[in-house]
Amino acid sequence: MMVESASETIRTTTSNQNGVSNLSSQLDGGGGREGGSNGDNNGEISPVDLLHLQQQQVCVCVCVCVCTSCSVVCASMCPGDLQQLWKEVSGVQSAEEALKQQHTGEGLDLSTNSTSTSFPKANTHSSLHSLHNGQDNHTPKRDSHEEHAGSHPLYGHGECKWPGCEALCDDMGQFIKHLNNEHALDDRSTAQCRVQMQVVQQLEIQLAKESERLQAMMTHLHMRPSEPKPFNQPLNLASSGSLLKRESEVYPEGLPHPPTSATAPITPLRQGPSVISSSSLHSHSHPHGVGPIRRRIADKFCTPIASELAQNCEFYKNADVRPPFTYASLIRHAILEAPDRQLTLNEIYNWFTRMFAYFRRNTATWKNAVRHNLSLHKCFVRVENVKGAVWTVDEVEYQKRRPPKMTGSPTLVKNMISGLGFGSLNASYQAALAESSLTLLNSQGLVNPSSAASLNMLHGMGHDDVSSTVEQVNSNGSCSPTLSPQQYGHQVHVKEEPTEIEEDSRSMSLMATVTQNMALPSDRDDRDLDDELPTEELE
DNA sequence: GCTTTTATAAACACGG
DNA sequence: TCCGTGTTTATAAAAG
Repeated sequence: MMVESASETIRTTTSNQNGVSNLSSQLDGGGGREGGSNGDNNGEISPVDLLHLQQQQVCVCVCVCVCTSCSVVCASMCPGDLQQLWKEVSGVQSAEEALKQQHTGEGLDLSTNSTSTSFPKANTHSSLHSLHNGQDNHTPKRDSHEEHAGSHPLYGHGECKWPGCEALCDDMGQFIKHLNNEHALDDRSTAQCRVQMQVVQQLEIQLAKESERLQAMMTHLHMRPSEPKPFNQPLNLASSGSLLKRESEVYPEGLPHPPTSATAPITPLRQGPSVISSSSLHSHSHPHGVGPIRRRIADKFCTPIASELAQNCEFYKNADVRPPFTYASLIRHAILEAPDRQLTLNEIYNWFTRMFAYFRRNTATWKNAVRHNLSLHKCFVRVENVKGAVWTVDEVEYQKRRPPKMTGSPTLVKNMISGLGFGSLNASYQAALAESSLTLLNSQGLVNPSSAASLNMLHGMGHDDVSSTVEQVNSNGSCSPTLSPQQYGHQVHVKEEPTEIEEDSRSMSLMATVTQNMALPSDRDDRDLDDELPTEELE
């Protein structure tokens, strides 16, 4: 077993910090959601995350003006408006930050906004006091149970819940200290708070409008409301369809729900009418409801995990929802999302807990599953590092792992086409859809532009696609992979296996061929790789 | 009914 | 000894 040179691999432990820098430097690229991982972000990316949250949640064209003197709700807000909103918010950054950003040419142009963005502190002092003064004065956002437990609405799972912060705090005392230090009453916090207020306001408005729309639709179609479902029953939104409980009654805004009962994990809505089947409603095998949902639907139906996570990032972060992906898919995504496309086991753990509230419990179970998957699947390659071992993804093996199931199934393809827009709906909207007649609602075409990634599904690809959609995530600033996974092919594979000639001669475009040739030296494996990579990699 | 895939659990080895 | 990491085996379930 050879050990790779340290210079090539000794960079994994700083991946999170890299993410922060990426976020900071890509404000113009639509923001991101991956940077503030482990509390080293000093809150600088919080507004970005807020902005992205808004971008996700107001994509149905609801606009709230957050200028200095008003909060008028308008119609038809586009991402550009949100960018402007962000500019206004960021206009209260310190002069040092502004100078830094201007100097690097990557930040916002504050010169045109700095004079018009001084938020009236007096109007927000009272609310901000409640935010930064700790647990005595905080605004109650959680249930009384947590309140009585001495928790803080901005503190949970050992991390700061300030939008975009996620700083890790061991205990409440440390959190309070962090809160007072990093989120004190200043312009930035004021702006963040104000943005958050707008987010809530927008969502309330959006909910009202969508509820009205739904009511009108159902009235028009003479449909009955969804049948209720016992709340503590394991819920799989992907498959329960009209049998879902109307959770909107419990969480009216469709926002990331507070953690459900440990016995009632839910899986968010997945794409495609064909996915819905009563047979999969009770797919949980574990008596406690946290057992496996066999065949993660996103895998089965080729949903791009990257786009799904990109769109529902906040939802998964906050809701105790089991992600509808296999462990292998999640691990792969975590690794490919890393700047170096390699992660240590612990970093993979961190990614899971950071991205999914669901994985903040039952740690022994899922961590064991992660390790098991890493060892079991040949697509995960352990690479020795001077500091230990990192895990990479052998994309070829991953693609081999599952033959395409889309080809030769015209009905399924047709259904996938008709359901293209589904995956692009934001989490809140998906939740709303799940509670009603999702098929009908989705036919309304309420999709956001990022749903273009879903077009991948049309090309007969048989996998949940990460490598093709990682770039999409990149555009959001959440990660910055620049290497093809195959570029790690030259690294020493601890787990060796016999090379197989892929019988499946899937089509591959010239671009992919070029990419692969660039990534790997020519040998037999390369030819195999060229033959094996499906077209999904090219979209 | 068989095979494959996946999830879960558990045992074990190894090294720090 | 404990813990983290990594491997392996067994079992069950779902789906093709």
